[in-house]
Amino acid sequence: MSESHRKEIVQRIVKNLLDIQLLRLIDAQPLWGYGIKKKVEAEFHIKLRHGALYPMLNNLEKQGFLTSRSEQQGRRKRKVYTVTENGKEYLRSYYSILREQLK
Amino acid sequence: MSESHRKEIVQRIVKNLLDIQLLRLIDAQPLWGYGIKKKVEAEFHIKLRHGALYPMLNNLEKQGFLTSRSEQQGRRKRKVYTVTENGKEYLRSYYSILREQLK
DNA sequence: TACAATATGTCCTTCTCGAGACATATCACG
DNA sequence: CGTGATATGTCTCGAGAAGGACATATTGTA
Repeated sequence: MSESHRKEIVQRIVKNLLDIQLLRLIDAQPLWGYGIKKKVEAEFHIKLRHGALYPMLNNLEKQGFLTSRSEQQGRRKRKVYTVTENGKEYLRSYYSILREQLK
Repeated sequence: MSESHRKEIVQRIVKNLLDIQLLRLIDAQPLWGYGIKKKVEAEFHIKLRHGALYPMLNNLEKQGFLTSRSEQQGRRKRKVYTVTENGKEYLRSYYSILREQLK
């Protein structure tokens, strides 16, 4: 019962605050789009459409929260993202709000 | 700069997790619709449409997260809401997820 | 050699949700 | 007596989002 609540709330948070969850994941470890997709699906048990993910990553870069570098693996290329100082500040704001919610 | 981040994130959380914020407020102190509206607008500095609030309160009652009693003040009546045990469990799930996000 | 997985991107159509309007009643105050 | 605040509800229309398709290329495997 309370477990179904958990799943529902997690899904709502990931859906509505997806950009923040992406920042959190990339902050823990630089990642590329496809890797993020697999990680989110495994950790949160939700389907993440790549048609939603890639535009969002590009957008986070445009906003200055992420930077990317192209990583070559043979002929295949990955766009590996890292969180910028600006993105880290955004995350700090998020965490500070969560702490307030817990008071 | 980080302050504008704060406001933006708070607004997103209140908008997308409004039902949970309502439960939090009512859990702290039984309240009626109009009182909630005023409180949310004062605390979060956002406009809360009553056209969105009242259906959501009725819905939370249908879901079993709130109960209401009619309070008479002269001829004027207030529908005062209280959080049920089920609603408190929902809140506990929410807080537990927040704690995990902070790890 | 064909299929599934890796990898990244855009685009269109449907459909849901929200903003604002419509509705009604009491009360306080100038 | 009229206006603004208190108080609670419904409903409709349009914008923006979501889902899925379209697009392309490499790599591993059965």
